[in-house]
Amino acid sequence: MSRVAGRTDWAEEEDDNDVQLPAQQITKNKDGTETIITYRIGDDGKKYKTTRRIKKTVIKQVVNPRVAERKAWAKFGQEKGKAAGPQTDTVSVAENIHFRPVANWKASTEDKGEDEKKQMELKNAKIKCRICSGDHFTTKCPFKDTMAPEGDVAPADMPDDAPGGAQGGLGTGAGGYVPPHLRGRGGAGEKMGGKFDRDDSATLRVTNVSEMAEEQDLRDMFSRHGHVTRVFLAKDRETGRAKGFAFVSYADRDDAAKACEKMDGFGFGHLILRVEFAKKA
DNA sequence: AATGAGCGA
Repeated sequence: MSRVAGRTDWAEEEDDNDVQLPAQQITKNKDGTETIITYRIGDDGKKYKTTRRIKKTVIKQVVNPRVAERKAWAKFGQEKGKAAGPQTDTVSVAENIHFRPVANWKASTEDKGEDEKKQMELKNAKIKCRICSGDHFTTKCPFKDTMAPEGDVAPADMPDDAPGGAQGGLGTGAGGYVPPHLRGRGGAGEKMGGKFDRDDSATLRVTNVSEMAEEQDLRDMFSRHGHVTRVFLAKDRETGRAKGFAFVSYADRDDAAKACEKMDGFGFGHLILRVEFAKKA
């Protein structure tokens, strides 16, 4: 009794009763895996040795490039002139929250950026303006209002007695211009009220999409619930910056309904997706 | 908060 009374370290006493166990051993294997050997005493009082072989996955922390860029800014406003980093008197730093990052989240954007650039260059190399020979479409030419395509004579300037089709000008080609009302399926009258006649009955509108997400990311996520026929990620035409919403179409409306239920509230990147059926069928 | 294109070469 008195022997115990003076003691404060009860945990140590507990240890004294235990059989001494060998320390955990970790061995690194050539193939990148690790073997971990641990020892424990089971409920039955027997000594157990556990051998586990694990593969470590490196999770690269993803920082939004725009956020990273802001971090390099010089301080301004009331914090102007202060040293870099958070000031403890004005800023409290929250713990780093890892928010359910998805498996296929793009860890690096650099390499794919170059890929895309090359694709664009290839595409652009093929097009040649018929007016100024620039690398844009004729309709995009800055001179399209003031100049006619090379080798053509503007109709207004064409004399009435000009030989028809001699220069292969506008309106003389067999497969030339097709008026809007004759385009598309058979050219019947406008039945659909909307501008676009796509079928949106199995289309979901996805909002609160991280601006770092790409169409392929969405396709990957939504494909597990059915056959995705189309993914449209809204972007600004000039800047290419994602607008934060997208449309995902399924071949089957039932799949769309299931996906809608499953994916609404799904954590993607650092945001929670909102998914509902698209309006304007 | 937010409902999408470009047609060609």
